[in-house]
Formats: sequence, C-alpha cells, structure tokens
Amino acid sequence: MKVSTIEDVARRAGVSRSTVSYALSGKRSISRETRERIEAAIAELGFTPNAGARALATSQTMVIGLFVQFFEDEFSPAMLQYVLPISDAAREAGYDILMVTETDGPHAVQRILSSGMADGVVLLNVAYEDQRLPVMRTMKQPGAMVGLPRNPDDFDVFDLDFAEAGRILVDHLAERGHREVILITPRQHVYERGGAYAWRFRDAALQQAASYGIRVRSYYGETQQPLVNQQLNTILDAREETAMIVHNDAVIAALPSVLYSRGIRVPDDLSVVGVFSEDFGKLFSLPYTAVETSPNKLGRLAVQALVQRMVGPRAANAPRVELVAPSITDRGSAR
Amino acid sequence: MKVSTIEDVARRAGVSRSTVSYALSGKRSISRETRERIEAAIAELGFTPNAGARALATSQTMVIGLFVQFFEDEFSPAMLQYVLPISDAAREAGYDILMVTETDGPHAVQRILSSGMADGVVLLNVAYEDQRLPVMRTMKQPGAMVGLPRNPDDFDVFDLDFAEAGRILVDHLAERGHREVILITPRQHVYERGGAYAWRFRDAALQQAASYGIRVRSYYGETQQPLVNQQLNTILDAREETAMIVHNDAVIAALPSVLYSRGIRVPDDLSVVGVFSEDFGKLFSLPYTAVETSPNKLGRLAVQALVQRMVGPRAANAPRVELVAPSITDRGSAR
DNA sequence: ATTTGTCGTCGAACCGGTTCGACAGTAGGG
DNA sequence: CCCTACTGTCGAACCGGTTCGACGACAAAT
Repeated sequence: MKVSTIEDVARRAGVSRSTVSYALSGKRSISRETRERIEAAIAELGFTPNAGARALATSQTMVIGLFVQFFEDEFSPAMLQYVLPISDAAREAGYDILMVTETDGPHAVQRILSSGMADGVVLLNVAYEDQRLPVMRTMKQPGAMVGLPRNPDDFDVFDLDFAEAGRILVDHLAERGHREVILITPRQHVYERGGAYAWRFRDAALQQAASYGIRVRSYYGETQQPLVNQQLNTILDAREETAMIVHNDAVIAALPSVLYSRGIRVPDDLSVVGVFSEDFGKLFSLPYTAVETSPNKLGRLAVQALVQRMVGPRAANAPRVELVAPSITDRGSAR
Repeated sequence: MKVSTIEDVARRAGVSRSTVSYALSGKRSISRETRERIEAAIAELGFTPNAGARALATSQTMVIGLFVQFFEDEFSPAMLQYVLPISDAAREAGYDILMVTETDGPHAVQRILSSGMADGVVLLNVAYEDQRLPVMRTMKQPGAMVGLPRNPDDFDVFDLDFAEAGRILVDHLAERGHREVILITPRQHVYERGGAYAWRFRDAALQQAASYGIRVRSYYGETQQPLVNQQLNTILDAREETAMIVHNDAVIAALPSVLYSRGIRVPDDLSVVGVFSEDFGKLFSLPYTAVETSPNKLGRLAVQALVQRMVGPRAANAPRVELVAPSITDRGSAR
C-alpha cells in the first residue's frame, strides 16, 4: 500500500533513477526495450511522481491560485459562473486550482505566493484600488485579473466593457422612444469599496441618456431580502417612468415576482432591461432583454493569458488589458 | 527579488539550517538571543518556508482536496453553499483547498492523491454507488464525504437525514388536515444515477403519508428552464390536491413566479412546503415553510472530521456516519 | 571531584524528484 | 581503418526544507 517512488521503479526496471526520469519526460532518448521495461515497472507499481518533490526540483507546481472575494453585499451565485470555467480551463492546460476565499485577500496572496504553492494567480472581482495588487507586484509569479483596477501594471486584465454596456442599454430604450428611465445600480457600498464596474456602467449610461435628453432617476439597489422587495415596491409606487435599467443581480432576480404581484406587465406596462449572463438568466427564469456578461469567456481568457505567461519566456509579451465588447440578448422585454 | 531560503536565513543569523528550523517549529529549545537573531533575519529577508520542500520533508501538504461534481441536471447554486463553509473551516484548521471539478471524478481523485497533492479529501455530492469510493480505498489519505453512499467503509460521512425530513414535512401537512398532496422530487436521472438523498426522502415521505391515509401524487421535477415552468403549469392545471411538497431546487426557485402568474395564493389556495437552506431561501426570496438542509453545518462537520483523521494517530477513532437531524422552519406557507 | 542531566547547536542524512556532465558503445564519414 | 558524432545510460549534485544523533558547555546531584 506504500506509494512507490521513482527509485522503486528504477530498481525494478534495472536502470538508474535518471533514466526513469528521462523516460517519463522524453527529454533524452531512451532505447525501445528500456522504455518498455520502465513502463511495465511503472504500471505494476502504480507509480505517480510526487508533486512536492517535482515542484521542489523544477520550481513549478502546476497549480494556479484562484482568489475569490465574497462580499456580504454582493450576490454570491454570480461568482460560481466564473469559478467553474476557470477551473475547467486550468485543467485543460494541465493545472490544478487552489481556491482561496480568505477575507483578508492581500494576506492570502502573500501567503500562497511566497510559500510557492502556486505558479500564478487569477484574481476575481478586482476592485479599482485592489489591495491585492501591491502584494502581487512584490511577487515573482504572474497574475491575471477579472475586473479592471486603476493601474493594471504588469498584469493581464479582462473585464466586460461596462461603459459600452450602459450605452447599449440606453440606446435600446432610446430607440423605442422612452424619455424617462429608472436605473437601479449596485449597492452604494460597492461604489465606495471601488467596484469599478459599477460606476463605469452608470457614468456611461447617464451620459448617453443625457445626450438623448432622457431623464434618469437612479437608485442604489439593495442585495438582501426582504429589503430588495421593499425597495422595489417603494420605487414602483413612485414611478412615473416607462422603462427600467437594472444593473444589480439581486434586484433583477427578485423583479419578476414583484412585478407579478403588482400586476405590472412587461413590456406592456414597463420596459425592463438588465445586465446578466445567459446562465444567470436561466437560473432565475428572467425574461428580460439584457447585456450578456460572459463570465465563462472572461474566466477562460484570464486562465489562457496566465498560462501563456507562466510557461512562456520572461516578459513574453506586453500585458493585455481587454474589455470584452458586450452583446445584447433581446428577449423582447422593452418596447 | 529572489525568494530567500532557510539557508539564507541561517547564514545571515550566523547559525545552521537546523537551528533555524527548530526556531521555527519550536521542537527544540533555542536560546533567547539566537532566536531573536533568527527572527530578525527572517523579517529582513522576508523568508517564508517553501511549501514543496516542506511537503517533501514532512509528507504533509496542508492541503485538502475538495472534489465537486457538477451534474447538468442539478441546480448549481446549491453547491456553493457547501464549498464556502468548507473552505473557511479548512483555513481555520490551517489547510488550503485544492478544488477539483473534473467530470471524471474517480480519475481526478486518483491523480491528486497518488501524486500526494493533498493530505485528505472532502467528496461532495456523494452518490449511492459513488465511483470515487473504490479509488479512495486504495489511497492512504483519509476522506470525508457529504452525501450517504451504500458502503461508507472507512470514511466519515455526513448528510441530512432526508428520511426524517420527508416525515417531518408530511407530518406538517397531515396535522393541518391535508389529504391529497403533490410531491415534486428531483429529476428521474438523479434516482438512476444513485443520488441516495432523493429516494431516502421520497420513500419515507410516501410511507409516512400512507400511514396517515394521505394520497400522494408524485412527479419527477425538471431542472432547466423553460421546462420547469412548463411542467409546473401542467401539474397545476391538473391539480386536485391542496398541498405540495417540493424537493427540487430548480422547481421551488421557479415556483413563486408561476404561482403568481396563475393567481394561486399561498397558503390560501395551496399549501407549499420544501427542502432548502435558509440562504437558498433568501437568495430566491422563497416564502415557504421548509426543512433546513444546513449545508454549512455539513461542510464544517466534514472538514472537522477529516482534520482529526489527518492529524490524529492512525485509526484514531471509528468512522463516523452522521445523519444530521433536520429542523423545520415555519414560514407559514401551509395551513 | 566525578557523574549525570539538560540546554543549545551543528552536521549529515533524507524526502523524491530533475538535470548536467561523463562515458561506453556503435554508427557514419573521410 | 581511424576519428568524430550520436545514442543510451549512469552517477552525482541540487532543489529547500525536517529530523536524528552527536557533542560541548554548564549546572545540579552524589
């Protein structure tokens, strides 16, 4: 039952350790018969190279650190949409995922990277002034982020083009003649904390609306029930607007039942557009036209960029900052 | 920028490597002044022990493998409720989480454990005849599972007592005089695949209902929109029953909007009870009385048991199989 | 004064791989 | 037929920690 080492394999095949190693890696040529004997020995002993030893010898762990930040004021199921594609993409490239959810992000990054537990990291939910970035800069491992920080520096950054998303949705409503619009944004705390996507979206939307002469009333949306429903009802009580832009996962998830219960029909009584991924929409059965946030695409991009930087020669290429162009999925909820 | 090793620290403090190691671990006494010199050196050099080297020397990685299986026919957000508490509990015990989502579970377990990347594993979503178990048995690392397999063997197993949950909900309806009840279960495929929780719940519920003389009409619920809504409408079209037990995340998440749209009020027109965690209920704003599934409790229990087995002496104590007693949260959706 | 014990430290071996340089044997080129 | 080149293999060093046994210094016990 004791796990066998490369030494056991070597002995059994009657060769030296180095020969086994070369047979495994193919970095030197090995005669046909020797290789077969080694392979047989490996099969019989059920040998698998020890990851720690290999990491020590090669200074490569084949592990990617995935740093997730869960904020109480954010809607958790959205995160999973990033995590899964990242895990899949990593595995396809031969990497495993060390998932770190510590609340003290900077400290966690420091701990994992300085002990050499990962060859590189993906940072999720990156804030404008993300405290994990200064730590990353002192480490030698490369990093890729999802979410746009103020200074991307050496890192590959991927995010949705939220400004464009805001414009697209305003256009969509403007084309249909709406003049008064409600905008529900993420919670106020998200702005204060520096969730840049929040104000990138809002600023662009407001500016675009202004250019059309559209009046926008904007609210910071809640994220916890029963507050979400209460707030929605208050907003709808006072409503004069004909359309609603929702950039808040919790609010849009709760919207169908609130609208039903008030007898407000979409799009007849109210036009609604949002910002969410296709999967998210399915999950909550959302019948609303929305800008697709493509979490799987962003996650995969991040991993691919990171992998390139980990295997590639030093400073292989300039850091990428890619704002993915949003696409709109028309589900007919505005007219 | 090059990371420093214990050798660097030793040289700088004017001692030997072993002395530094002992100063770090405290396994032998070190004089006050030497320790201070070593600590100073460590601070100045920013030294952190290399995880790979330490793992090699101690055969301890301080990593827990977390094996998650995502089935297309299951509702994904539920999984996150387990993952987060597990990650937190692991960190509190000094472990990091290697999260593995490969579809080929048995192979993944084999790969991670035989290469010694983790000291132990937590298996999520364990099936009755889970193919990962035979692999686990050939490995030396301990494992804890969430979900009850046919033969728990050497492993610690934690799950909700779904049979009891079924009985509790039937009792709840029986007490209120219901004689005809709809039961919506997980998808048929879940039964075939061996998701034991599904039939443990259903069998107990049916038996309990029979003992009361309650008639139950049972349906395999869908998990993907728009099928979920379609099916619900079909079921409600034909309904003669006065109450509904829902043991299906996707269905219960979709239920409020379907009921609203049909003008069915709860509990006036229909009593509804379900099986879901408090967090899940908040997420989807579910106003239904339900049995609490306590994913956080189960996750933490699994980690704690695993940690005990990893640090403890060989075969420290008999394997635990713990079916957590369900508690009901009355939200007044049945009368 | 000698023995016994404790404290603090060091050197060396070990964990399990990878990789470099050396070398014997064989093949190809002149 | 000799020299060179290449193929296949081995031994040793190394990666960066931990741990065991040894040992000198000094204190306490006899």
